Amino acid sequence: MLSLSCADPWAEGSVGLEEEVVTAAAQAEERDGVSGTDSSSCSVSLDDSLTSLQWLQEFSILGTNVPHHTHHQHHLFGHQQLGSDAPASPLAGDPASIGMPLTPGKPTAAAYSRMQPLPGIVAHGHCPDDVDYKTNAHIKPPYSYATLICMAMQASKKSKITLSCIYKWITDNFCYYRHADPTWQNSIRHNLSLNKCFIKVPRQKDEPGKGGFWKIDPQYAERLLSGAYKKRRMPPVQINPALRNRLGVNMQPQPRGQIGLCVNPESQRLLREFEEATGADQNWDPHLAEGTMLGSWPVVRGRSGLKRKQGSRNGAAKAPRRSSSPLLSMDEQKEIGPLKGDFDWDALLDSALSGELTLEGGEPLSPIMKEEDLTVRGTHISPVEAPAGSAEAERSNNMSDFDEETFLATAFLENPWPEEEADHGRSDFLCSSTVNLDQLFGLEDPLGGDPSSRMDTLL
DNA sequence: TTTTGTTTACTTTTTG
DNA sequence: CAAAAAGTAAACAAAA
Repeated sequence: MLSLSCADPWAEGSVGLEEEVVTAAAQAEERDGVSGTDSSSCSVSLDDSLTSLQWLQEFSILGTNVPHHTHHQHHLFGHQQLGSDAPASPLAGDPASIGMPLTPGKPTAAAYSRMQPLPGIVAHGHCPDDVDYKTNAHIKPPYSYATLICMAMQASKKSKITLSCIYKWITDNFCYYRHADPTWQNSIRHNLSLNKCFIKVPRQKDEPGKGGFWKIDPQYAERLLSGAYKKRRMPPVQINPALRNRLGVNMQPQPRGQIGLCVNPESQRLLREFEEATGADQNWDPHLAEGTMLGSWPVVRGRSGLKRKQGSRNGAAKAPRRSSSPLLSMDEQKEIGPLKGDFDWDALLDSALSGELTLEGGEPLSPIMKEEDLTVRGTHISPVEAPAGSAEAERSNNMSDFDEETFLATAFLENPWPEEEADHGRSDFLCSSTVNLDQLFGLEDPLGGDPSSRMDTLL
């Protein structure tokens, strides 16, 4: 488990929230025009299913049972480098684009450590926890759709966000979804509609564009703050089925349990270990791999007769759908414009750990560390950094459950889509709400209390 | 036609 | 084990 001894990332996040206005993703935003204010604060019942904000609380609470990828969060974070003008192509460094080997099955947190060395599985081969979801197209981010939506909303720093912006944010920040079957978008829409935490803000009549805006229902924000919601599970780690397929360039259909990976012996050994540890092969359907070859995305989704009902848990059950073509073409990506910068997450983490993280006023988060530092950092960020008995140590304790979502949440508050700031007004995300996201995520202590105590409250 | 939004039904996974 | 939460699939409609 990785203990963060950072000096309250939450506080940092709150800063600059108002600084910039992040305009929404180019594409959508443009037509949205961000009309101002909306605020149809409709009220909704607080306890229907799908209304739980536990997912939201995941932002502030770290699931201990989740693969410790705190580290990778930093990468995600870095995605939006402050003050960087150089757009980092989301596809740049996209392993999927260059046919990185994949490992079938569902890696578990426990298995991460072993599979880590497998290229493409764990980004940059740092530590097991070191999964850079921004560039790792193979592993499904452990965030629920609701969480993703919320992240996008937060990142936008606006009170409302369009569906297309949500899509864009997700694809920009999670490589997995760039290559995944687009049906995840359906799930996003479904979530927006069904989850009462999200409120639809109709577009004004004179406002051009398609669709409306979405925002978080302040009621839930409040509830979240009050600690009414408990931490929710994290979804299991999933490997991008589409990318996984690429692994088997020469893959022949093989008996179950045998994976025709074209990887070096060492990797194969690790894979075996992984499988042993996870039973991943049970989920590996060689046939699904056939449709995807390196460099070509399967267009067929095997709908017709092939459509499998989810279910049959045995054997091939839950074989992930193969993905279709990439969500966005290169051109589209370019057009939309990725979140900028190649922010150094590791550096950020380091800074956080050393308590020097400063996000205020768009100031550089922290000194950028050199690449060579990353490896070491990726491997372990030990609690050692937090002196026992010290305030730091205590905070560290509180953060022991701090998961990536938490980090992400805070991260977004700081570096949201900088490229769009110029175009739009100031951030007004949730401004109309009774509780803003700062509060929502404990970035701003409503009670003026100490950040760590805040954490306690949430936890 | 495409995108967006709603709804229903069902499966999967976690929690109590 | 049952309930709840989350994910998946799909039908359908409305708007751009």
